[in-house]
Amino acid sequence: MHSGRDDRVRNLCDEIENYIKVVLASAGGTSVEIQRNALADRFGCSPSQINYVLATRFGPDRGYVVESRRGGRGFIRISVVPLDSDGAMDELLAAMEGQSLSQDQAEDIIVRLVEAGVIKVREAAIMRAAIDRRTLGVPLPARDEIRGRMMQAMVAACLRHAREESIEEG
Amino acid sequence: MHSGRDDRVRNLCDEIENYIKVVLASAGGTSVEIQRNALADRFGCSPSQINYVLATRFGPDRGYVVESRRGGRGFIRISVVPLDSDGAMDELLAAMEGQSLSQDQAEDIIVRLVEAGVIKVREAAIMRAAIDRRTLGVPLPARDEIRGRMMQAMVAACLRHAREESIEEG
DNA sequence: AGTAGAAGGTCAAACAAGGTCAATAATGCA
DNA sequence: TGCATTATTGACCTTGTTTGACCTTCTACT
Repeated sequence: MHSGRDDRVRNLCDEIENYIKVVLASAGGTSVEIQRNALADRFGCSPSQINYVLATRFGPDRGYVVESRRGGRGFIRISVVPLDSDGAMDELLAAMEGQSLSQDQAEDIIVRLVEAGVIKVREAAIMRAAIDRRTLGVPLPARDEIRGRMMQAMVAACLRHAREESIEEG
Repeated sequence: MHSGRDDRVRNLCDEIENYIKVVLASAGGTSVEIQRNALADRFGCSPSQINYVLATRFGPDRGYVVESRRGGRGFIRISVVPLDSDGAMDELLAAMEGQSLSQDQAEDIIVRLVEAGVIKVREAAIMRAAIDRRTLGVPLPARDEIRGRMMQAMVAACLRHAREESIEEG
């Protein structure tokens, strides 16, 4: 359910998200600064709409960090956090520790893992199949708890396996 | 005003199913997006009727994937997936249908899949992590039931994906 | 230093979808 | 005809989006 490369924009939210990502990409890909009011103006919406987009599309779970400064010459800086170092993965694992996960949250993680090249598309498909609510078929909140443990276990297995492979190769 | 045609439909359900398939076909055949309320409106039925049609006529078993998004400008996307027809695997899938699986039984299946070259070692590791009794953390017999559905879903995902890859490569 | 104005932040309400479930109706079949 | 399956509906639920009123923090200027 994540934005495929669909050039047709569905709503304001997506439009703004898209715009920010384009700006981000054309600015070298690691970080941009925007003005909240200017952006709101450009899209003819209320400024708080920008906050909504940032909160729902550029959260840490999606691999972004958002910083800001108020007052004159204020700004909002959006940076991308690469997930390719071992450190970041360990962090992710630690963050998942004991956490319940909704299907959407798990999907976010899977997408990030694929984008970071940590897992392959087919592996992602396996994970998705495994954590799907219909597959689990257990009522909430137990379902999200199980899913949390599954994601943790599967990602850990991936890491272990990646390391074993590199040892074998090394 | 009644169509003198042969393709007279029995009921609403079939009518809607038909309509969606026509739209699908005229949209290039792989994917369409509909609005639940708009469709319900067009057929003068309750919105949940649309869900019923989707559930009974456009399930994965019939080769469709249905995704959706709520909220403003929400939508329902219906996509066609080419269904694979690999004899042995289909047999395995059919055999797993609705079956509870102990961890040992699942392990046997995973080993066979690796030996048969259907899945890679790393993929096997992911599956093992997912279906481990400690990961699931649910008492029997629910645990084995969940595991059964997981194996079924994961293997099916593998098959679907194998097929997609070969199309891309071909 | 004090302060005005320029940012950005928060939150809850209104609104806009789609989802679920169980009761009921209709249909098909032995 | 009576039972089992399949359709249909409506009441209620969950999720996602958009806006506006009000709050906080910062810079620049006097």
